[in-house]
Amino acid sequence: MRLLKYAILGLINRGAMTGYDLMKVFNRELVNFWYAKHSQIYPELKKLTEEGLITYETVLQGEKMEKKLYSITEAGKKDFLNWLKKQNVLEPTPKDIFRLKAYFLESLSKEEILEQFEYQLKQRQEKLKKLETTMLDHPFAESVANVFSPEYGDYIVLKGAIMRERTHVEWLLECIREIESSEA
Amino acid sequence: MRLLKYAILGLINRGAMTGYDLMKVFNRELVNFWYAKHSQIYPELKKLTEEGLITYETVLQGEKMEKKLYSITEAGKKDFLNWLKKQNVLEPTPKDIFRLKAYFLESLSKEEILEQFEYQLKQRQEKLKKLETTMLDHPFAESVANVFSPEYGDYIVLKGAIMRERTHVEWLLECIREIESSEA
DNA sequence: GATGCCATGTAATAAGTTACATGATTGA
DNA sequence: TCAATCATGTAACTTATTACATGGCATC
Repeated sequence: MRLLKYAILGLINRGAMTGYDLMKVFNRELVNFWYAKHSQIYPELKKLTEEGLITYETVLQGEKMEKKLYSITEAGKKDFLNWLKKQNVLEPTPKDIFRLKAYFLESLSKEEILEQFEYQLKQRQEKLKKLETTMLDHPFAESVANVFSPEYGDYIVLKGAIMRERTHVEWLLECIREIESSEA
Repeated sequence: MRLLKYAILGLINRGAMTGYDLMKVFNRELVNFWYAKHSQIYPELKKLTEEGLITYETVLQGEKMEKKLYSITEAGKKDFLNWLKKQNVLEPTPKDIFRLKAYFLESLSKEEILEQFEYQLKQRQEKLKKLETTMLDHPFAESVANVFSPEYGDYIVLKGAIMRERTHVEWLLECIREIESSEA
């Protein structure tokens, strides 16, 4: 499926970037639905260059340090848009370690089960708080109206992440309530 | 992390199974949080046997067909329970192709965006319906009370899957409403 | 001069998918 | 007898992670 390819093409399509820039965007802005380590990004950039979908110019940062600033080519743009328009069937539901553990919870004692759920809840609540802070920090309020700006994409995926996380917290709270009120 | 290892150990811990049985359970019951192809399961079973965490006895099915019925060993049980009790830090949010596309939606026309969202919505609604049917078909109502039965694990992960899917549908509907009411 | 970030790469390994390969059993 | 399902495996490949490896820049 070459999904990293399209994630990279999509980002470079928004504007020229270096591999390091891509890494930062993946692991800061896109982290709620995509990410990649630099060790995966650099080889992919090399491959995309060989395929003629992107090009780079070498730019000097300071005295000596060279960086490669990548831009998308016409071929790359075409390939990306083609992928973007294509309708995909649903991916399989992603794997989830905590749900896997929850499935096996009959092997644990009431205390152990609650420890697992409380710890998960704490982490999920922290994550939700961060997402909500991000939403408040962004100047989305004005741009929400304009669906056809890049900010609208940023906005809806963030909104989706918050809704998802809230539901996750709600689920954990319901489970905890049920487990706590059960007889050991 | 050897997660497939623990998924397999957990299932065999519930009762003796063949590789084929595991495949069916993964891709029917557990599919909302774990899955594996037979080409991954069989080598893992071999490895776990070599590690002494499971054993098998060969059973005849019909006249000639042999199948391997795997059971967990004491070492396997210990290893599994150890993993189950361990507290994990949150995994990174799973990758999501549709959200990736949604992030880039500014490159599409209003019609193309709506096509993507409507198709996604249709599929998500179908999935939700299936999950809700599964919930109704299960005789959970009586066993919910007993938190320490295997059925309780089945129940909460299914409940979680339904909540997650409902939120997903809700998000898609909100996005569609917003996009539709925008000026092209 | 030390720390943190910028910047780019490769190698080894692990995890997962697709395709290849074979054959038995069950029920219509 | 045909189709679906049961049953088990391997090979090639793709995707992703961890570790190895190097060096510049900016600021305190």
